[in-house]
Amino acid sequence: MTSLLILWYTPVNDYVIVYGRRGTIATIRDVAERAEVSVATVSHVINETRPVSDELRLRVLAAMQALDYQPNALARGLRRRRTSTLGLIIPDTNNPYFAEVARGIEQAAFERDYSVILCHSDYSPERELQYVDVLRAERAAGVIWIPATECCEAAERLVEYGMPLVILDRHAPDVQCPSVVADNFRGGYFATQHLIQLGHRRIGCIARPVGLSHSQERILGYQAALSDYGLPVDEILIAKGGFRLEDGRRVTFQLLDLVPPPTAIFAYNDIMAIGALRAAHERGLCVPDDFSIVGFDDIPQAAFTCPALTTVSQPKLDMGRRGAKLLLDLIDGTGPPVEGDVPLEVRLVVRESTGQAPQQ
Amino acid sequence: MTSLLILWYTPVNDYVIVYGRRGTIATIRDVAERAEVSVATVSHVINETRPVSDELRLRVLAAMQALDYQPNALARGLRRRRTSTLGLIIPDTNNPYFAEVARGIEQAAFERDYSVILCHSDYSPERELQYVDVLRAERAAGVIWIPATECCEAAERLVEYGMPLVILDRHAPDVQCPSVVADNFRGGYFATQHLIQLGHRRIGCIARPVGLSHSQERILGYQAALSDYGLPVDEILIAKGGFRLEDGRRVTFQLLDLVPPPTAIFAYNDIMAIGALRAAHERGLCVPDDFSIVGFDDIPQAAFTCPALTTVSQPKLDMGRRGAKLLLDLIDGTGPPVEGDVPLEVRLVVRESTGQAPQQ
DNA sequence: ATGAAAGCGCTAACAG
DNA sequence: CTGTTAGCGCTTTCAT
Repeated sequence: MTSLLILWYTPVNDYVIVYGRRGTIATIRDVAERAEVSVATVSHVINETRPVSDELRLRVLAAMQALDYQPNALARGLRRRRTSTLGLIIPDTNNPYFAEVARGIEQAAFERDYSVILCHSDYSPERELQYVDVLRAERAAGVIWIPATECCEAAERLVEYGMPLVILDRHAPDVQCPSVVADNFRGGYFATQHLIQLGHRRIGCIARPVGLSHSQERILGYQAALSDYGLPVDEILIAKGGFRLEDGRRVTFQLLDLVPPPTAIFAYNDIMAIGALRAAHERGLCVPDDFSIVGFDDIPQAAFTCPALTTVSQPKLDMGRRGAKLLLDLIDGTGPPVEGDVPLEVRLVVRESTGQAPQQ
Repeated sequence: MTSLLILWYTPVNDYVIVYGRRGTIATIRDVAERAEVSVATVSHVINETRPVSDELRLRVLAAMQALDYQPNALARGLRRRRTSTLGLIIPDTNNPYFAEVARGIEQAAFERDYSVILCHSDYSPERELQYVDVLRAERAAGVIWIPATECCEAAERLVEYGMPLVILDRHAPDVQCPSVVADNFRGGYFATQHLIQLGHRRIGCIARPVGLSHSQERILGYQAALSDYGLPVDEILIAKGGFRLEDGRRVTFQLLDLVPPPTAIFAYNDIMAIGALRAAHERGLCVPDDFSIVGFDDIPQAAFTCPALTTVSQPKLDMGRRGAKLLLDLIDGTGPPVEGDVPLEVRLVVRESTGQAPQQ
């Protein structure tokens, strides 16, 4: 039952809107005149691009202050033929996973005085292409792309145009550019290893219906762990999940109906894990005592739903930061780090059962 | 227990990075030469700003196509003295509430060919001010600001600079600009009314520790509903919550310890509601049969945690869209709508108990 | 209906 | 150490 209720508010008519009246900012010439120097000097003071005597510098600084001067980034970009703008093409910041990545990107960009243009691809390749044009028009210095589908056309175009590009979160082997991803293979491996070490011998797995590199690698890790510990890799234990909680629940029932049923499940992401959790509860299984579940991604929903749920945590914020830094290095010509690359760690988060979880 | 595990990946050294080599885009002059027309004609074809004969238009269009021409937004902005860029100052897209608002903003902006610069204030007034300067430098056409604290300095500066500004989600009565917010008062009112109609007579309330307008209004709505239905407004039933789940849980215990205890709770947001839910469960209360809880915001965590949790839902996406549209109207001089404003609805979402919730 | 040309505000030679 | 000046790519008068 959903009853429609309430309403809105905008007290806009109470004001005299003065927008645009005063919108003019002092130019470099204004500053130069006030400081009684040439515009070149002002420019060089701002950019520290050639020595300026203390006297003049002080005059310039004072004038800038007095006029509340703010350099015009457009003029600067036009002249310099490069901007301090990054494009971020992301499926949807509404997804908490991407939201955290985006945050990391914006953080790192801000630290290096870059601003980021937010482009929601909305999981649409077409939209991605539209945004490629936008970013080209804005002369973005580089682009960070989080693929939404298997389609890499946007990235290919970017590379074709010679725009610095870094791919995040997923592989796109066909695109000639660096990518930053966590080691999903080992994530899957260690998740499974964890279950094995808990004593489980028959471990089910919820895979993604269509394979994007990162989720497939998780499954490969799962299989590798089984092999390494001498357990059979039984295809029947690998269920094709979906994208919604309900899919996870559904396929978990399928797995539990097997004879013999698995005693544990590794899910390719946390949504599936939560679905599995529900299914297990409905079957009267006590998690994690009777039945163990390990998820992947460590999204807040998982922690909320089951504080004791074990999951593989990706350093999403850090991934974003790394991606942005790598991109900025590429732009600056500092080039990608050839070695000494610090690991992008993936953690297995085994939360203690507090006994306070609502599902107890 | 948390064991550190895995690692990173960047196949960057496999490629010859060609970035920046080819980065040149055709200019309007290139197009003009190829089409054998003047640059003025090209410009007018692009902007449809004066009639151009079909013949020339076709030639221009063909040349643009052939050269893969993309107008330089910087040059255009410089010349036109205005950009198609919006600034979005937001506390943190990592918060699912803000993420959805951001998404709405970006959507509406995209539809009107504006791009948005993402600025995380990180709940810091100082950071907000830094971003004001960035946006001024970028000559953003306007700014949408979601306040992070009670501090309105950033907004005041923006208004002072004459930059079009719209405030979202909260009131800032001192700032002379329009704002778009849901009617939090009535949200609180109807939430409480709902509980009263369920038969509750002693209804507790979890309020925000420091008052931002929106949460305070929710509480006022709660009090008004009690009054209207002839119930006493007892200050002792209003507990000061916090920002974390645990705070909600803690103060719920306080409320439950009252004699007599309330039989229901209205929480100023969903996080507090979830905390209350946990506390209730720990006390052995069956929600919603023994004890009813209504939250506010309708964040995904709430739905995950308790599919049957009742909450007041704000149209976050729509709020973002409205805010962006309002801002764009202001920028275009279309002005704010004087009347006929369509309500920004807030819904009371009463979810059916499915019997499948993990906490059952 | 079309073109020539003057800047927008800034940076970076170049000249002193 | 400082100033003059020629553009960056585009829009927009002002002529034709």
